[in-house]
Amino acid sequence: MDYETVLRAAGLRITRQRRTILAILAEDDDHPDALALYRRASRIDPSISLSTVYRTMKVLEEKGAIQRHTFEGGPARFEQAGGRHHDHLIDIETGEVVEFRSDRIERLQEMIAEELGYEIVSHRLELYGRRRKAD
Amino acid sequence: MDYETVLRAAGLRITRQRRTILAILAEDDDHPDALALYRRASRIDPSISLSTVYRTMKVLEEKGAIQRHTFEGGPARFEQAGGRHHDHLIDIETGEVVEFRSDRIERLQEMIAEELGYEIVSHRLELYGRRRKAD
DNA sequence: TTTTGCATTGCAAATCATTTGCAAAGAAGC
DNA sequence: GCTTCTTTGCAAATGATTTGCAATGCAAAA
Ligand SMILES: [Mn+2]
Ligand SMILES: [Mn+2]
Ligand SMILES: [Zn+2]
Ligand SMILES: [Zn+2]
Repeated sequence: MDYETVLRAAGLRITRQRRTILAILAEDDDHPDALALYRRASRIDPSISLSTVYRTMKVLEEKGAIQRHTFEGGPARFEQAGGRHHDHLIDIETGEVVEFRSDRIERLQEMIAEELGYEIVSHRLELYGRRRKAD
Repeated sequence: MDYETVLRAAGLRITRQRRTILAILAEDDDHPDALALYRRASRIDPSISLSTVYRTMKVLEEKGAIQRHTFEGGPARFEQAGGRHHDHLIDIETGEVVEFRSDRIERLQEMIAEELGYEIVSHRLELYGRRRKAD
């Protein structure tokens, strides 16, 4: 876990519950919401609270260690940061999240912002779809 | 207002408050949230309630007459549907929303979904940025 | 190690945007 | 105008997330 380094560097303390949550984020490579994270963490440390999950997500987000996504409808979902940038396709039937990236789209976004006189600080591209029948 | 036709066709009743809200949506061409809409409506009809604004937005959304956007941070914002599809650039300083469209991006999205074995049902592309200094 | 100080936790209560139950008021069709 | 079904305003409920607070626990210092 390199997360601990991030925490220490930020002057944050490494607690049992943070270690637990961070381990889960590092191992599982999906996009769990706070409740899912809480349930997984509870299996390891039954004394952990949902508040702590939320607080940890908030602090990690501020430190840039995780990313928060708010897909349509549902609650916020999280994933560890640090990988290279990507966007998401959400399966509207299952809620599953598929990652993808397109340098061409990224470039086009820049061009558009530029033309409009803006400098992009962040962006969000989400595709919502259903699996194509392959019969 | 062609909204009334939409309402009637859906078997909905045309009330004073709906007429008021619809007129505002038709005239103003920005992306107000429920509270802003409520305030504007109140000026015309002081007896209108925030609940009614929310209920009207919900019903109009279901009928496809308006679109709901949930930009990062803030509450849902609305705009009349019917224009051609476009995406949004949000000025993170002012909250102002600039519309844009890119056929090239739209096409790329389709290709990506196709490659991943998905059929796009909807999508969301939002650029968050700040105005470029032009000095 | 122990001590000490400040951060973090669990819990319950608060918040915020949005929805909903309900009784009263209002459309629409007759 | 009468009847029926819808819509409204209000207050209370919701759901996700945050926060106050007293208790607990890190971690740096002694
Ligand atoms: Mn991801
Ligand atoms: Mn728009
Ligand atoms: Zn991207
Ligand atoms: Zn688009």
